[in-house]
Amino acid sequence: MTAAELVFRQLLGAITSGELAPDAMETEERLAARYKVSRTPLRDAVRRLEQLRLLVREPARGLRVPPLSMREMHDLSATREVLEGLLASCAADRVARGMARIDRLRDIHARHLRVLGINDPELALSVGFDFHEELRRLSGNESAAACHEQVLLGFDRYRHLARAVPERHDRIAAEHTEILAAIEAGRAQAAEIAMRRHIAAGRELYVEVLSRMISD
Amino acid sequence: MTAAELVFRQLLGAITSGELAPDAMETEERLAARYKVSRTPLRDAVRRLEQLRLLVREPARGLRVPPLSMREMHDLSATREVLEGLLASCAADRVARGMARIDRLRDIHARHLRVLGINDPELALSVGFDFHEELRRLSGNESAAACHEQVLLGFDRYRHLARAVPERHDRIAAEHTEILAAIEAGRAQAAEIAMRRHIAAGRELYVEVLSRMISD
DNA sequence: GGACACATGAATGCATGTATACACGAACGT
DNA sequence: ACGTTCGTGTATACATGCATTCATGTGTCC
Repeated sequence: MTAAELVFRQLLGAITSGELAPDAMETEERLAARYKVSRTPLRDAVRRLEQLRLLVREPARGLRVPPLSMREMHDLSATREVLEGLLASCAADRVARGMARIDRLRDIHARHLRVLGINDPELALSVGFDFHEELRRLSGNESAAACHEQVLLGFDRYRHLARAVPERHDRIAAEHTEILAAIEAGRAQAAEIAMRRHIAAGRELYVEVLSRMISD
Repeated sequence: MTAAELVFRQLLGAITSGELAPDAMETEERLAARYKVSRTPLRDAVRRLEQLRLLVREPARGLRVPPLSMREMHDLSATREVLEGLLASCAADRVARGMARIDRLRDIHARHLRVLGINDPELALSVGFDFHEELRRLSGNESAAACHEQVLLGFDRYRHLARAVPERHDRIAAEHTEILAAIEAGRAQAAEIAMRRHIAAGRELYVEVLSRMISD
């Protein structure tokens, strides 16, 4: 692990968790000192975070984390919706052609269903996320996968909103079941539609929770 | 313009044009010498190109441009299709709500139609591209726009294929007319569908031309 | 009193020396 | 002769000093 990669992940965590507060002004130098690396690897990490718009630069002022916004969440979710629809469609195609094995996706989903029984919302959310990440690999579409990864990194800042609606866990799993079935059957279009519905349904909840938290 | 940004664009051009040949091995140091910058800004540019998968690194060996492939072109085009569908849909929405002005898109398209008359294929392609870039701005969806920009940068390597089918220019413009009309009317779904058809139709041609050029 | 120009300090872009890590080949041992 | 290990060279990750750029505040001129 390089120092640049390490500090990237640390910063990502700090931003996602809110530990690095929105609108607090930082400089590369202070961040380098805080994370005990020189400015070179830190700059590298900051550049990547700027690409993801998790940090924005005010020329000659410094860096800041932009505040959460309904608008950004909506845009990220809409982008995620079309990209994951494509991932699901590609995955169904590849499975149908015998170009990819679906075992891991099945395993993850089975674990998801088991976890529902033990009432551990945090774990359920985490396994639910694994489902989407495995689907990204399964799609075999590197271009879509790269975009999807970036969008999800941005979306992570809003993920904690899901904790506000624990009663949704059963529905999430049910929607995953439907997506998995379509992929197993090689029905690309059905998989795409089911996935888009799934993401859109999640967005509705997020909008509701978020609207109670911010003005925007 | 920073040195890093400048060398990024130069490298991008060299890769896109084929001047930097696929599979030729380079090192950061040689590239820095060639472009007359120090290793620091060059590294910065190389990092960005790696993110775009326009350069791949062989550990401790160097950097190389991956060869064109049917698979990559297909993946890029499929990703482009869903993203631009979303951009068109967002743009139609924003125009309908009076949140964005469509004038520039109209102007670009009018110029496109005029250019068809003077038989300059290169210029027609270029103005056709402007249409897609203006649409990106018009969408107001920063997340989708960022993904789209990345995908198009990757797709640039395949763009010269369009020169092989000059007779398509009229059809491109006709499809743009349809997309523009849907956006002007605020019909988001119609705009999305028209755009997806447009991208998919282009892909068919690219597949045909490319299949005659590479084994893959 | 307002606007513009310049001085100043901070932030970061850039250059370069050094440390580290890895591939490859050679040489030795089995 | 083949496999393993160690030497060597190369590629790049990192640290740090210097150059450049820009925001801000002050003073002067109109």
